[in-house]
Amino acid sequence: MESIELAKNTVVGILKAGSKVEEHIGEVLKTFDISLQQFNVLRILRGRKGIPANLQTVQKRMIHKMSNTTRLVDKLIIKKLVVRKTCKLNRRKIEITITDKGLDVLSNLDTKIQKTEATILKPLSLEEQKTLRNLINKITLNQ
Amino acid sequence: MESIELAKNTVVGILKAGSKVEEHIGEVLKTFDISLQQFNVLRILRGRKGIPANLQTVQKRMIHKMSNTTRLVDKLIIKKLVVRKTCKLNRRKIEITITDKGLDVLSNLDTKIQKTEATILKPLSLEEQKTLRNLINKITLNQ
DNA sequence: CTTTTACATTTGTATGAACAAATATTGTAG
DNA sequence: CTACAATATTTGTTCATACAAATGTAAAAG
Repeated sequence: MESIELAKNTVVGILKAGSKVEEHIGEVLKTFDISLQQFNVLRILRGRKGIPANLQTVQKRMIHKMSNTTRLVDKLIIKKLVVRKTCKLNRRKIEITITDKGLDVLSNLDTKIQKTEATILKPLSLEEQKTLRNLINKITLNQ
Repeated sequence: MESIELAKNTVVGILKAGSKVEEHIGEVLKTFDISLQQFNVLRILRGRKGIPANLQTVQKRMIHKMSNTTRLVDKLIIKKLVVRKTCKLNRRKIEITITDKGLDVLSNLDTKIQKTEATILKPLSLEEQKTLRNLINKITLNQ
């Protein structure tokens, strides 16, 4: 009986926390005119250190598994933050790479995002942050 | 240096967890043709035990602070899950109340949502759930 | 070598969200 | 009592998201 309430509160808490994080980070990104999802794609591409990624790869690693990675990438292309080429070996696939301009935008954002993250987590000690990260990983990483 | 990585991982973890919860619960709600936000409004209204709520009240308590509570409520009215009246004392305000049909839908959903919540939190012991809830509350409740 | 199946991405369409401006009502100052 | 500001909700518009179907390409079966 108690545990049902606990589960409910925990799950609602997760939703609220996610929403709060989206708000705070979104606010920073808005000044650069990119959305949270676009930001994530850019970070995924930067993580590949020059190796192009195809759409599937990006889609799998995205936080929000949404269907229209095509149109999301379209927006980034318009802003010249990424480039898209069709793969020579398999013309079904496309290869997406972050541009120098994209890397610039990310490095400009880095410290700002770090500050935002610090603000969000300010109420927690480092030990508590570790605990929180570990518990969250338990519920997200499996399956 | 380490702590920056920790903060980043924690914040990304929160986003992923939120996204996972939305997916799982959304899947259940889809069979009843209501969205997560609509579900939340219904639960807020049920919590008021018959006392009507005006739009502002609902908006403040919503998880995702989005601007169009009007149109969200419109959808619920079409489905006959809530009713809307203008407040007699202050005709700027409107009074929203959950209907019997709305309460029915919620009670049908209750056990299903509980199961989903249990599934999401299965990797955690009760103690861990309490810890998680407390840590999350620390970062959401303040400010 | 043609047909079928699987794969990777794109497009169409309907719905939802975000933001600003508009409407309607109430309260307040002179 | 009239003008102006404050409050509460609604509407318009633009953009983003979700889902399904369509397109284009490659691999496998016969």
